[in-house]
Amino acid sequence: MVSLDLSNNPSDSDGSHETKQKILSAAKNEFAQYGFEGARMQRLANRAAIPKPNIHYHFKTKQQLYLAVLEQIIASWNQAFNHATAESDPAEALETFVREKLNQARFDPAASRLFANEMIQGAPNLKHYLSTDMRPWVLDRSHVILAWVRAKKIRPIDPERLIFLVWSATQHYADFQVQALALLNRAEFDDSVAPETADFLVDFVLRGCGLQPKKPCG
Amino acid sequence: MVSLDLSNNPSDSDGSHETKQKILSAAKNEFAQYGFEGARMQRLANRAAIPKPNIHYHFKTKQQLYLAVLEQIIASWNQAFNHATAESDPAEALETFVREKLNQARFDPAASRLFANEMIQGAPNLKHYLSTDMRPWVLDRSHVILAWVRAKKIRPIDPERLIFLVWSATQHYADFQVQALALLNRAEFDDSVAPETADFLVDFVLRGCGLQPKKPCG
DNA sequence: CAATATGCTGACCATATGGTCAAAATATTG
DNA sequence: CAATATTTTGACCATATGGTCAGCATATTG
Repeated sequence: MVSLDLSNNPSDSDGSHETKQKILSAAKNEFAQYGFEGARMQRLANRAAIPKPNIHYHFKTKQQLYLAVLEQIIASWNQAFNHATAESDPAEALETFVREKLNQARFDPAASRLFANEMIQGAPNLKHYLSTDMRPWVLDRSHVILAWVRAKKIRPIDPERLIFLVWSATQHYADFQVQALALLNRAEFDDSVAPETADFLVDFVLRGCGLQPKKPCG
Repeated sequence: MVSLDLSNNPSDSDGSHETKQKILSAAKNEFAQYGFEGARMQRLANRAAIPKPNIHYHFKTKQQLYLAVLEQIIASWNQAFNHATAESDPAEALETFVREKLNQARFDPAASRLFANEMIQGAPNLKHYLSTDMRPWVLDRSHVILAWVRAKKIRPIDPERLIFLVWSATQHYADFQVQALALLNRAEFDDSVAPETADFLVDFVLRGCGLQPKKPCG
């Protein structure tokens, strides 16, 4: 559920904004499942339960709509792991990071899949974003991790690859949900699977960083 | 490079088989980049540098060609990690597994991406394969890992999730190559990036399994 | 309530799409 | 080499596609 009820907002009291959100939501799902080229405007209209021309009233072209969806997704990210500082407790911060990322994958898998599609295609629309926004973010977060390393709070580790590993492991549960569920022999990524996954990943990541050896060595 | 030179094979001495392989190779790339619905037969023909109707001579429909590509990919997998047994050394076996998977992602990223696309779409053509082939394989491999756990060769760990983590982490380097390279600030997934990635992942996975504590505790 | 602006839609268009087919080119065989 | 089978291809087709537009419906405003 992404659409926010802004009907109380005086500058948006009409129903137009509501329609726009319906379109964006349907578009996210359509693009997520089929990619930009595979997405069909008619199918998208059906998802939104509106006539096709109505889409073109709000968004001039397929491409423009796609960009609008991407923008909305990007805006909703960039939050997890942002609060960690050099002074934070690594175990705690990493655990939060993993759990938040996993929640994103769980509660908005379409966003995750859309992003995956864009990456698989070679990021034709997000190359700029990768270097302008995402890389600086990664660098900034890397500095925090490096600070932990220097302070001997965690073992020496490549911070970028650590971030990347968490990213891949969590995002995978959204992108490959069918596979994950088939292989785990579950029907849904529900309230029982998710926490188990989170616990497993948190544990694994902390161990990978040389943390939380609950049992003594040897 | 997937096409094998079978020109010496007496049962396939004509050029037809060669054409078929050209088509399959082009199709793999086209489907990998755009997904089934986004793939275009004309663009695919251009990739293969042959006229479009020639494709339809060898493969009746787009769907049939897609399935043929999937089949070829599936057949080429299912090899890594197959040799490990309960008696194997876990560290060695896991290392081999990680490195082989990463090599697959590196040397045939298109196969990995095509598979990713299929999964993102909900595995419309591979649901059967997931439960018939892949899940038994996972179960079998899980038994090996469980044997290691029982023998106290590795710490207690959910074997299926372990397999899944390696899978996601390695496959990610193929599917999100642009992102990975942009974030690692590299131009190519070349001979220097790959080994570093492999070393990192091997180290991380072994630690996650409670192995290879090269430094003593505390 | 008239006048105007905004939002919506059925009918339509140019083009692109997957796919066909008859004929041509090329191998294969007796 | 003639005859046959296989492979290739230019021209073509029915349909689906993204997108347009004139007109209709529904607010909003003076």
